[in-house]
Amino acid sequence: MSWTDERVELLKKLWAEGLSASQVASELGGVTRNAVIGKVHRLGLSGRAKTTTTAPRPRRPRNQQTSRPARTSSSSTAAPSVGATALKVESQPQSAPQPKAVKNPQADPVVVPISKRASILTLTETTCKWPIGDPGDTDFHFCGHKSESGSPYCKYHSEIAYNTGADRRRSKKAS
DNA sequence: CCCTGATTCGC
DNA sequence: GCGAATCAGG
Repeated sequence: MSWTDERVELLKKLWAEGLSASQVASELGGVTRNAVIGKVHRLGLSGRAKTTTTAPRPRRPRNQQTSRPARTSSSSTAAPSVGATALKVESQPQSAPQPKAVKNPQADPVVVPISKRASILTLTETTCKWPIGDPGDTDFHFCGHKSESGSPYCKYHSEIAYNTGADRRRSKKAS
């Protein structure tokens, strides 16, 4: 994926908006956060070098192989169809969990974690894709918290989605 | 452990 | 120019 003019402009825009490198990379697609950072630096819009550059790093005799065998590029799993008519929620599990508890937190004893108000564009493999609000509504968003490994939801929402584990009381016997 | 940006350096 | 590897800080 080359840095086309459009992509660079979007990069600069998002970067100027205060998005983090990983966020920008996610929205751009096809690039890692390192690539974004590298490009940002090359463009000279390093922005504010806040505090992470205080260390006078004595260089690194980096000698490891330049091979990237571990990069299988399996990003298609969470790659949202940006720019397309992909406003529908396709990540609904078979259980089709209704976020009623979210809309009515008073009905649930557990406190819902702070919503990150994740847009569909910011969803990644590790962001909770629990829908909040009605799809189509301007207030619709996703949980956005860190999801469990291999789960589309965060710890809290996984319990609701699958109705198992901690959320399930011993009211019913397990077979 | 998760994240952040910064830097170096092989390509 | 590009970006992975690595680092350093939060």
